[in-house]
Amino acid sequence: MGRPQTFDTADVVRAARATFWEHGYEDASMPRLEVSTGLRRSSLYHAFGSKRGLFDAAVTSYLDEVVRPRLAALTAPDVAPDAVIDYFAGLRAALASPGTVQAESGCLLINAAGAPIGKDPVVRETVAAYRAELRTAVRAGVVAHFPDRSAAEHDRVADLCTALLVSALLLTRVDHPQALANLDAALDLLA
Amino acid sequence: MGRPQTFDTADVVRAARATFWEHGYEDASMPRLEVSTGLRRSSLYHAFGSKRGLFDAAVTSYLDEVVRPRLAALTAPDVAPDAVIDYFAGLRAALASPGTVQAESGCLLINAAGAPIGKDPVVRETVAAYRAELRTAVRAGVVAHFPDRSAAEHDRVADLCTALLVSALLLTRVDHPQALANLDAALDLLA
DNA sequence: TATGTTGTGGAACGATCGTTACAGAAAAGG
DNA sequence: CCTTTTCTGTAACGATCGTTCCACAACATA
Repeated sequence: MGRPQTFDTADVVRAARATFWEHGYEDASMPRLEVSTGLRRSSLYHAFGSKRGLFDAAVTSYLDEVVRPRLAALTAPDVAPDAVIDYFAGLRAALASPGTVQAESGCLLINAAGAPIGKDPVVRETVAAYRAELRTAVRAGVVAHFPDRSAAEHDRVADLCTALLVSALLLTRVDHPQALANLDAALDLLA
Repeated sequence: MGRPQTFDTADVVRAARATFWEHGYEDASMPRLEVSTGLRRSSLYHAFGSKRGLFDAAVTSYLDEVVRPRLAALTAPDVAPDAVIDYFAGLRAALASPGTVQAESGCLLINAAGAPIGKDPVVRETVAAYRAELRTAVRAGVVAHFPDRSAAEHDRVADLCTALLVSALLLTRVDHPQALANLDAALDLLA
């Protein structure tokens, strides 16, 4: 069997995820990743093949452990009438709490969209699929919240809320109050 | 007086602007900037002090020659009723025309927001001010387009259109059809 | 023409990037 | 025990980054 790993893979990916989240792919240097994960290059390369491999693992971890748990109530078979409200209110609270990665850096994938790494075809597709996943979940919440409205109206509100969401996540870094204002605008749309 | 410059500064800044626009600040290396501008490092450093100085000049050029001319009809003292429509339709046409920098890379400043350079305080403030400028212009257009609506409604529609705009510019790189769809959604709001 | 000043070309700088090579450590199986 | 396999630590790799230095070219002025 050979020598066993001295670290928990999920923990290391989470640590790397935080570093990519905070600094972006380009500025998350290997020395930085060594410090944040507590591993040496040799171990990281042995386990993930490359910096990019580690990033891909971080993205998967981000979707599974950050994005989808928060969307859970909107992607379940039965969606509560106020699940969308809870989603936007919960995200707002997360973005408003100082010191957290979310509040400081917004969204790992939205940030990647405009960065150099966003030119990579795989990353491109990942971000596009991520946005589509957000919009599907939001629409399900909108349907549950406005059951009497038409499908066209559901689409319209879902599109607007998703755009406000994307804008909020992008603006988190550069204009924090405005990011919160965008989430408030989404909550107004749902009132 | 010494030896005169052999190049037109505005032309060089425009060339550098296109490079920063396409590749982002981080991946716009000095060799690349030398090729795109047709100048050697020594001339670039002599004229702009640093890569960052050239970037700042490119940003100023971007605002003055790309952003504000397109916003002109919305920032004038008298705003035509359909000026907002024209703005979003014109931007949609620009993003839809293949081969252009706009269509390939969206917006220089929006892209900078999520990239590592977006952590710089000055860039942060520049992007925030840029978004505010967009929102002010859009609101003026909304007021002219819906003169009978309330101020609160003006704010609401302006906020939504601005978010759709920001989202569209961000998504241009990663999901081009969706970027156009966001601009269409803004046009629907104004119909 | 001689001098002073400014712009350009070319080469090199030190620093840092992501990646790799290799020896030793820690387990399982013979 | 010894061998095999897997993981880790150290050190280095070549490449590229942004920046600087310096000699020379091109102008204005005296």
